[in-house]
Amino acid sequence: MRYPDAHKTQTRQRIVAMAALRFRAEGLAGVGIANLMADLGLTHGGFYAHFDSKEQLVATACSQALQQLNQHWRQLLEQAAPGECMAALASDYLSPAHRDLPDSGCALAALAGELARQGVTVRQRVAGELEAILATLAHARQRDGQPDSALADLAMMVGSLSLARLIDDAALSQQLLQQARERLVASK
Amino acid sequence: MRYPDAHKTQTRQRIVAMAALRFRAEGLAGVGIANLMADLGLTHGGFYAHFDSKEQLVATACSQALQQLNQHWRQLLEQAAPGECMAALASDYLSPAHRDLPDSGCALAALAGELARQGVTVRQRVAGELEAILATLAHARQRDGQPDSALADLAMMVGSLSLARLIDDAALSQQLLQQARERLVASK
DNA sequence: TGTACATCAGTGAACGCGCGTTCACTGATGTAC
DNA sequence: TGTACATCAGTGAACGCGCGTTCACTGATGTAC
Repeated sequence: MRYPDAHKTQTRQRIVAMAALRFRAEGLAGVGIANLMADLGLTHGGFYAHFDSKEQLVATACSQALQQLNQHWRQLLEQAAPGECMAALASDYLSPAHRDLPDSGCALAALAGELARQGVTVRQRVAGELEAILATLAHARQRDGQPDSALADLAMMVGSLSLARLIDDAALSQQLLQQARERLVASK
Repeated sequence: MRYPDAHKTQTRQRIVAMAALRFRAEGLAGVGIANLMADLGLTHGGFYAHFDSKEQLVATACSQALQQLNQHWRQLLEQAAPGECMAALASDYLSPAHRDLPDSGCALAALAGELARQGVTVRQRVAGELEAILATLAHARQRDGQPDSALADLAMMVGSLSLARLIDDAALSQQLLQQARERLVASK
């Protein structure tokens, strides 16, 4: 069955979007190609018309997820008053909603450990998006009139969200998010 | 072949120790039972005389790794001068050596994402050790004459080490570790 | 306009492989007599 | 002291299953004549 011209591009994008969701929710090893394609109403054989390997999909899906995080942050910063940029990012990122919905959230918080164990292909694609994200954090501090501390800011955000997801105790998890927000705003 | 009385306990401990190393280096999904037992010169069938399931091993190995981290921190604190406790923990934890040797390092930095996706059995065992670790961090701040900020301190440490391992650029990774150490010592 | 053909996204059987788990068995040693 | 037996940590074949990947094939549509 032949399809309209845009069809293949569309299917590829559907694969990437579904993979980006499921990788974050279930881990890179937790999502199989056949199972993923079945989610889209397709069969596994067709996957290799879109990607050379699962590794290529991991690279594409993760970098797209990180790119979307960056775009989301840029939008938040446009609406935030100077002096309150980091506070705006922190309260969005370190929210219970973000903690409870890993599949649409930050890929670093969900996958940092696994990504560090991936091959160069994946790590290089991630590194590119990481750079952009760090630039956005630097921009936020700048608009707040504070010195650049993008690396430490990102580490604080990612570490807090990861641990908040690991901690079952609701009160303790909540306390962690709040402490982390306060420290991010206090640090400069 | 019958073995001396202490033999089984010893073998069990060898399994746990090897698992703790390899889980941190390769991820929970990256280590198979047969492969793990072969590393110890044993065959896979014998595993189930020691553990009911892989999940039980994950719980035991991860909680032991975290317990050892806590003990290591307690020792560091005994030798650290009051006022320099957090600095001592930070410069040990956020060192290039710790970054480059995940298998003997902090299980949270290596596995937080995967652990958050485990069943209750694993998460409860981890939670117990987490509590002890947080108490140690609180103790450190107390000895430094500063308010308790264990949750944010741990999040900063774990997030920084995870990202430092993900970042290939040696200079940037180094810079992250340094920024994080500074922020940990500056925050109170 | 009508017909023959080329295209190619998607199909589904098949590949070898490693996974977690089970279980009947082995055989060196400790113990009972 | 010597012999018969019980113990049980570890063995290795077997189970069903899902993995990533390959490939000959299908068949609806676009294109050429």
